[in-house]
Amino acid sequence: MVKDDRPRRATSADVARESGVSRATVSYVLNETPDKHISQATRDLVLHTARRLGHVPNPMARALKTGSSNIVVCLIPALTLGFVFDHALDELTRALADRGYALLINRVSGFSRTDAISDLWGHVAPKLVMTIGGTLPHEVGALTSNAPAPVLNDSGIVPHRRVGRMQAEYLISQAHVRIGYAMPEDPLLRVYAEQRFAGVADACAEAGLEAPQIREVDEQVGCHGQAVQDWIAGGVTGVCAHNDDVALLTLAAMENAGLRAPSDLAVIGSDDVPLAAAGLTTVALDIEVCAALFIHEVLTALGEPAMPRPERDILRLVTRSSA
Amino acid sequence: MVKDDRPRRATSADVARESGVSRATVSYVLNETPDKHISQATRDLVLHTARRLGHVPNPMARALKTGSSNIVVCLIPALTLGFVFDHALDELTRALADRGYALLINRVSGFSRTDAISDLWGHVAPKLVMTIGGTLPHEVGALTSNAPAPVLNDSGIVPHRRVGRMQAEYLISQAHVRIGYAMPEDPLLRVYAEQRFAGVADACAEAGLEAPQIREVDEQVGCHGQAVQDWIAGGVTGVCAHNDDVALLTLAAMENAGLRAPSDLAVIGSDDVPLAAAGLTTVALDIEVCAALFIHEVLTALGEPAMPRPERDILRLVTRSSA
DNA sequence: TTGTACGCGTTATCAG
DNA sequence: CTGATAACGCGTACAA
Repeated sequence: MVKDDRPRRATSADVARESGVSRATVSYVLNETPDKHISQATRDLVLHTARRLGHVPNPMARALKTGSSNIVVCLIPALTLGFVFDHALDELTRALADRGYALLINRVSGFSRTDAISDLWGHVAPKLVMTIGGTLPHEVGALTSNAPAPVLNDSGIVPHRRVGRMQAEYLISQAHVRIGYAMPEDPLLRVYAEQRFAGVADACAEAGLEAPQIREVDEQVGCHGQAVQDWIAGGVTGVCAHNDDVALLTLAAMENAGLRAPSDLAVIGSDDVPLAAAGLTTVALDIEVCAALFIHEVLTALGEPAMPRPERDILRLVTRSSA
Repeated sequence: MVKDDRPRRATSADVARESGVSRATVSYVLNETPDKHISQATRDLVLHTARRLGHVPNPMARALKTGSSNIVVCLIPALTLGFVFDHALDELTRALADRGYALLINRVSGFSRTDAISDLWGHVAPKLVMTIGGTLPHEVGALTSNAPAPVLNDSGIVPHRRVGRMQAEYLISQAHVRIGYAMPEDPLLRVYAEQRFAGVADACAEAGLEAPQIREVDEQVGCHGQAVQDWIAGGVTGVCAHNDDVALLTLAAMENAGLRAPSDLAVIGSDDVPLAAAGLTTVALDIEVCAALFIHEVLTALGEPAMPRPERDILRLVTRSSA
C-alpha cells in the first residue's frame, strides 16, 4: 500500500501567511500577472518564501479554476512505434515543457471493461489531445469522439503514400518489372501500411507494370520465407517492405534460404532504422524534420508561436546493398 | 489556435437540477457511496439523467477535493525502450484502467529551461510515480526527488546481472575462453549495461577466465566493425552484446567483413527481439512475465489486490545459429 | 494590495 | 431511511 509520509505540500495560503500578505498577492506575484503592480519588496519576499517552502501550485486547483490544464495528451497505439516517432515525442516533450505545457502519453490498448475506454477523461482534462501512429482502433475513436479538448491527428505529417511511391520508383529505375509488397498483418499497422502500399501501386500503374503482389507477413522469419518463395515463384524481382523491420526480416529469411539480395530478390525498406545501416536500401524518414513538423502542428493548435515548417524534404532515398 | 467550440461539459450540478435533486445526492449515486441509502427511484433517475447529459465528473474538482488523482505517471528515458517494456506498459495500462486508474507516460528528455525540469508536478498530481528504463539522468532524479507521490523504481524487475551471467555462461559452455563485451556508448543505456556487464565479468571470474574485453559501440556498423577487429586481434572468440540490437549490428559488421558467426566470432544477445529470430542466440526476456511483474509491483504499491507474482523464470536461453 | 466569490465534486452535519 | 445544506480544497481574478 502507498504509505504517503511526505509532508503536505505548501499551499499558496501557506506562502501568504508566512509572507504576511494576502493569497491574492501571492497569486499575482507567482503568475506575474500583467497590469498588477506589486512592489519589488513584497515580490521578492513572496518569491523567497515560496521557494523556501518549496511551494508548487496545486495543479488541480489551478486547472479547476482555469477550466483546463496545460496538459497535452498524446494517444498512441499499443505497439512499438520505433525511433522516428519516439524521437519526435522527445522533441515535442521538450518544446512543450519550454512553453509551460506537459506532454503525457497514453498507450491505448484494448480494455477489458468496455466502459473503461473513455474513462481517461475522468482522470485528466488536457488542453489538447493528439494522436500519433496513424491507427484508429475503435478505442481511439471512442476516446477522441468525446474528448474534453480539441483533437489533433497526425495524418499528413508523414507522406506515407509518397513513401511507397519512392520505394517502387527506385525499384523500377533498377529495371524491376514485377514488384512485391510485404504487408504487415498487424491490424494496428494497417492504416499506414495501406497508404504506403497505395503509393507502390500508383508507381507501378504509372510505369505500366502489373499490380504489386501483396504478401502478408508477421514477425516470424518462417512467414517471411514463405512470402519470399511466393514472390520468386510469381516472377517478382523487387520487394517493397512496409518498413525496415519487415525488410530486415525478409532479408533474414532470404539468407536462411540461401538467397542473396539484390540478385535473387531486391528488397527496399522504409524509415532508415539504425540496423538498416547494415546494408538495407531504404526510404529514410528524416527524424529532425518529422519532429519539427509535429512540434509545428501542436504549437499552432495551441496558439503558441511556432517556428516555420522546415523546408527540407522529410523523405530521402538511401541506397545500400539490398536493392 | 485552439478554437474550442465544444459544448461545456455537464456538471454534477446540471444533473442535479435536471433530476430535481441535490448535488450531494448525485454524488452519492454516482459514487455508490456506502452507508448512504438512496431510493432505487432517485438512483435510476440520477443515473439516467447523468447518462443523458453525458456527464463525466470533472477530474480536477474531484482530485482537488480528494487530494490526489487516480493517475499513475510513468517516467521513461528519452530512448526507444523496445518491445519488452512497450508490452509491459500496454499490459499495465490495461490493468490499471480496469481498476479505475489511468497510466500516463512522460518521456523525460533534457529541457532547455532547467527550471522546467520539475514543472511536471505543476501539471499533474499523480497517486503514484514510477520509473522504467533503469536510467537516472539528472532530470529523473530532480523529478522523483520532489514528486508529489510515492516513487516506484523498476530496479529488480529484470535481473540484468543474471542476464550477463547467462550470456557468458553459455559462451563458456561452448568452450570459449576469451570473452568480449559490446557496451553501448549511449549514457542512457549505461545503468542496465553496466549491470549486465558485471554479470558477464562474474561468470568469467568464476570460470577462471580473464576479464571480458569491453568495446564501446554506437549505432554505426563501422564502429562495430572496428570492435570486431579488436576482439579478434585480442583473441576473443565469443562476444556478449548488451542487447539484441547491438548484437545484430555486430553480426552485420561481421558479414560486411566477410566473417561468419559463430566460427569466426560467436555473438550472443539479450531480449529476443523479433529480428533475433533470424538466427541470433540470445537470453530471452519473457514479456508476459515482465509485464506481470510490473503489474504486480504497481498494484501492490497502490494497495490494490494483485495476482501473485508469476513463477516462471523471466529469463530463458534461446540458442540459434550465432553462438 | 486585499477581500471574496467562483469553479465543481465530496462529505460531514442536519432535517424530514 | 432519504435526502438537503453547506463547508471544504486551492488557486484565480474581479471589485473595492
